Amino acid sequence: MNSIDAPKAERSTRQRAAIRDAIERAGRPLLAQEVRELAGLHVPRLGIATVYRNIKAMVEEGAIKQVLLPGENPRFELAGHAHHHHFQCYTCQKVFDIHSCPSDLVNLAPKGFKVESHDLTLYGRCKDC
Amino acid sequence: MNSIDAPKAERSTRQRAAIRDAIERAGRPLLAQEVRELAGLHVPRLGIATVYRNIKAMVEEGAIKQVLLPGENPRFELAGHAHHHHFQCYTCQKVFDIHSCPSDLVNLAPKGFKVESHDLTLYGRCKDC
DNA sequence: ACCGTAATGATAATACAATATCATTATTAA
DNA sequence: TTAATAATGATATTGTATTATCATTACGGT
Repeated sequence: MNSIDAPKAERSTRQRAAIRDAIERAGRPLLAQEVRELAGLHVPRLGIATVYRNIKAMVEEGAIKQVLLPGENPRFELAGHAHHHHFQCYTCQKVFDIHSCPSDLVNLAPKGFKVESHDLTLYGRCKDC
Repeated sequence: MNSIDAPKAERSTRQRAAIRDAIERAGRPLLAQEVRELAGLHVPRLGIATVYRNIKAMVEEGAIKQVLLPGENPRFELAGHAHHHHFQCYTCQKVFDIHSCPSDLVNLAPKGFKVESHDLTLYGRCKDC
């Protein structure tokens, strides 16, 4: 049969690969600006619009997911990680994954409140600071 | 003696009183817009600039403090409350105080990371939703 | 009640992350 | 290799929360 609708393209570019690699290698959630800095090491002249475009596409296709911390711009990390939390360093501002999780949180809310999920952020000094 | 420097003014206005009362009576952290809506019930024509001005002044003088939740604009609540956390309702988006706190958080971080503080947000359905 | 001026209200300006535009580049099917 | 066009890069524009401006209002000491 002939094509019903456009084959949808989806080309692979150096930029997209560099962006994905940067997020993957970092192993921690990155700001859009950090993505540009890291991916830009492999693709000079990488534009911030390209970073946002690819981040958005990768979120929509489920490859990465957004990480929101209080008062911070969105960060992005590979999807597929199990439920976890984050640690932010007071000194370098970097965010790291914490793979453990307190268990008794459902009981913290007053009666009448039904707890369905939670977000936890730890703050302090990271291993390198 | 004559005055060394200006007496610094600091007049009390209906607006400032209404803003403070709104935050106090709400008993939960309010967005600037919520402050305007609630205080505006007692002071028609209350301008948003006045709300921001007073909120800023009250934060600086330590009367209220900022509450930041992930991906949300700042909210404000009376200062002086002990360490606590927050609950946000998925339905009405309102934020409520949670006065208990998990205790073993310091041990969640990997070795080499020094935990100094934390933020916890619970999500779910509030008593009224 | 009057006056000096702090505070307000309406709105313009700012800050800044994120998106849109569009000429140019580069991927991919042929 | 070439042609069609998706993707990029530089930059303009947008969206939105917050702040600045300034004429007007209204506290508060006299």
